[in-house]
Amino acid sequence: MLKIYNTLAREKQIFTPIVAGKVSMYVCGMTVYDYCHLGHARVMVVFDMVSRWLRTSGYDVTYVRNITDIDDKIIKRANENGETIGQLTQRFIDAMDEDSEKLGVIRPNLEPRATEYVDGMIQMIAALIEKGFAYVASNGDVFYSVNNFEGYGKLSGKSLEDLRAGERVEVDTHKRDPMDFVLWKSVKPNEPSWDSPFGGPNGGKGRPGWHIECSAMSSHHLGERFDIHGGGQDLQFPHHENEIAQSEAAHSHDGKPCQMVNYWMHNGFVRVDDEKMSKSLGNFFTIRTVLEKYDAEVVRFFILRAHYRSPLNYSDQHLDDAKLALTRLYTALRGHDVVDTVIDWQHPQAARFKVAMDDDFNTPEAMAVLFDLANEANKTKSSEAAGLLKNLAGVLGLLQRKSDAFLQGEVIIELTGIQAKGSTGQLTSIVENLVKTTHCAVGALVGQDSAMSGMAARITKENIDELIVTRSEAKKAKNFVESDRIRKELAEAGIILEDSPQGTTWRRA
RNA sequence: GGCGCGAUAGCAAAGCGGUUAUGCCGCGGCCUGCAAAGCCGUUUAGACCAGUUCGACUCUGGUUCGCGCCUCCA
Repeated sequence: MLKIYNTLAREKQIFTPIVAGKVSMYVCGMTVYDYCHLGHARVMVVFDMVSRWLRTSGYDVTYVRNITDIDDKIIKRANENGETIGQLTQRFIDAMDEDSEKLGVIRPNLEPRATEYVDGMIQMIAALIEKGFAYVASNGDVFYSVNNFEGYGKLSGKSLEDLRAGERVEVDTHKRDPMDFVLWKSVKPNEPSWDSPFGGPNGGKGRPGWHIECSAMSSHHLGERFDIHGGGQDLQFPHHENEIAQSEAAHSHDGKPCQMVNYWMHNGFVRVDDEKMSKSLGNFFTIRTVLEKYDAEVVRFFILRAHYRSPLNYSDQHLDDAKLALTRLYTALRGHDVVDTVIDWQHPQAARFKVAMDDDFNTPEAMAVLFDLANEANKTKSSEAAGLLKNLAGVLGLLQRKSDAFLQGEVIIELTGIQAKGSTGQLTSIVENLVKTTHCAVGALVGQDSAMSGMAARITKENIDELIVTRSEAKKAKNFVESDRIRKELAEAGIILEDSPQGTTWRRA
């Protein structure tokens, strides 16, 4: 029986869907004006894991993750770049898709873009005005009147009184109450706008506020009421609080609000040096930067190794650690010809895995099961254990590559400490020397001008295989000096050899 | 200032009122020509102070420290 920590109730609750067998889930996605950072990666991976587990549990899941493609920052950035808003947002949507695919994230069923739902937003705002929850200010902005919504603050646990006491922004004089928030922004020069019936000095022309976007898109696709709404912890207030106020008021029937969401889920932050990773602090790492150095599956593993509600500290050391741990799992799979089969949930380890996942998606505990299975597979050479390991890991979107694809990977070694300056000819001789001493085939040069500070060489698998053969012959001849020399050279190039009765295998360090 | 979350071994990270978490690192052993991988064993825990209890890392209260939200933010 699945239990979910519901932010609304501040406790774990048994999950009961509105419609038996079906789950409707909405997650606040990205505002696309820049590359996604690791914080975004966490949202994508966490809710991907949630949707996978719901599906594994037999639910028919409709997963919606929106894209905010109109907002202050987008307009500003497009102007700075001298490109259209459409060009900018498409560019970063493409980048986001690339990143998420690498992280093994299955595309949500629907990825609505805000600009395609403006009509729905206008309708919703109109309904709010009509029902007395919103008003048109003298400047043409439309505001939500928080005083008129009784449950305001129920998600974030804040009272209007406390919020006003902590008010830190200068009060917009057009608002009736400092806590009122904008639903419709009256048009400004050089900004995109849509027609609306709200009137005011600009004849109603304007664009939607951020909060109304999610209310409109979620109800459009999932209805007035749906099962799960997710997002980062920082969206709890004001974004999700405002979504509730908007949706429940707009969908009220006979003056009674209609509960929008049954289960609110919030993932913890990614931190750097124990501080929240964010654009404003400037301490963020983009996904693509991290993927230059680390395998995407290592990043996914790193994210899922922590519980989704806990803070997750990012550092190279932690990524290195995750890489070693994942290497152990893939090593256990090596040599087993594993096929995808239906998981036998009666198996003790599978049952343990299920209990963990059903307990508010306890992926760290589920991972512990994977390591126990790895130990069993190593110990008993049992392909059954290896198969269960691979299939259970597959539920988390892990361990689906051939083990050698992970263990050997793309072999690029970086030769550091080389300060080379000179003509192309001189550089070529340096490279040739490197090839001679390291037995590497040079495939790429970093910094191909005459002043190089570094160089990357690529060892091909054929090179390694040849060296392994040479070494085996040396070993057979008991020439251990030669065989150890070869092994040492490869080790310096980042290739680790492993002898076994079946022969010698290799993997990257 | 208001509201909330957290503090577990060298690092990371879970469960659990009494019985091995797990991974990395360390140490000893097996295996190996030697390694690596693997296997076996093993050292390091529960911020602090009280209370409840036969028994607390686990429950309650307090203290200290850290973090987040209260403004855009995943």
